Amino acid sequence: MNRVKKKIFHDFIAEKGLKSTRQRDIILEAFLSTNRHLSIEELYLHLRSAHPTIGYVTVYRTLKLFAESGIAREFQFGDGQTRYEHVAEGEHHDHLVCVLCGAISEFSNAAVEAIQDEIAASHGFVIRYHKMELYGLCSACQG
Amino acid sequence: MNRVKKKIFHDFIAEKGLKSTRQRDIILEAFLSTNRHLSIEELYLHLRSAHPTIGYVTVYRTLKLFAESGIAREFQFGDGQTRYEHVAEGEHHDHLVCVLCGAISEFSNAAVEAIQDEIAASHGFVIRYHKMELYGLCSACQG
DNA sequence: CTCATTTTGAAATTGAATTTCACTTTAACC
DNA sequence: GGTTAAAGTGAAATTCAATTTCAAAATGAG
Repeated sequence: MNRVKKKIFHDFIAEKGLKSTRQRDIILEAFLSTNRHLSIEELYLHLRSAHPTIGYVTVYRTLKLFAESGIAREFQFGDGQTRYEHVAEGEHHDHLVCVLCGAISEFSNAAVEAIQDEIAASHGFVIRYHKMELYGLCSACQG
Repeated sequence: MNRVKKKIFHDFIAEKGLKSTRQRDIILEAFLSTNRHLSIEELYLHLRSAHPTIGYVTVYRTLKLFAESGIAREFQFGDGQTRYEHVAEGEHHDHLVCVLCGAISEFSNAAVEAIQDEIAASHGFVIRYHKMELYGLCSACQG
């Protein structure tokens, strides 16, 4: 699926008349092969050891491009940093966030999807998307 | 219920050895009688006409106190500002957010509450609280 | 290879939240 | 009612992440 995302991004770049650069390829590779839910800062620091010439701003702009191209999604959990996660075509999931260690895991649940439509209908809303986040203690942080 | 919240806040103030001030009373009154989901900035601007001497910082600090006392809750929708909403004892609700006009309305749904426990259990999480947000077009913004 | 266009990275700017600090107010005590 | 220690206030300064600016560098179409 990483191959698919790379293709999607390269097609996006081409279609927009943008240029393919060394930095973008490096950042894309790192983004796809690392932990999901990274902040700009985290990805920047992660890259820095192997690629000290890549600047924070380039990481920032490239992540924005990933989001625009559809292979990534911006996310805010309450910690003040914007995080980016991989997006697979047509797939939706929600999040469990540990309030102690900050670990983020994912789940998807058909009932949640069904309920959102019901609720939306009863309020006259047309839903575009939803977020559901469960905050609590992950198994490692209990005790 | 506003009477109840005022009492809760005054008890909180007393218990903490804090002082009751004119500004806090004004801000509390305004907070409880205005629209829910206000940002610091919005409440500050709202107050300014009638009370030009109350500063932004005091509104900021007082809202924090409201949250600490349990009568308000901090919230982030994706617009970059922290918002505060009234909290009623033991009550939980979730949000519908219009992506066009920014209107925020509330709903509560028993099935959502039930599902969260199920999901948490299957992931070994102990849930503290959850957020569910439905983003879309409110009835006024459709068409 | 040339050249217009895009990209890059450092530095500057923005915008909101938060802290600092000198001055003012509150309330407990006499 | 006056005194005084503690808390509160507001303007200004600071922080912190996100975003913009700009001059220099890289890309790729012809």
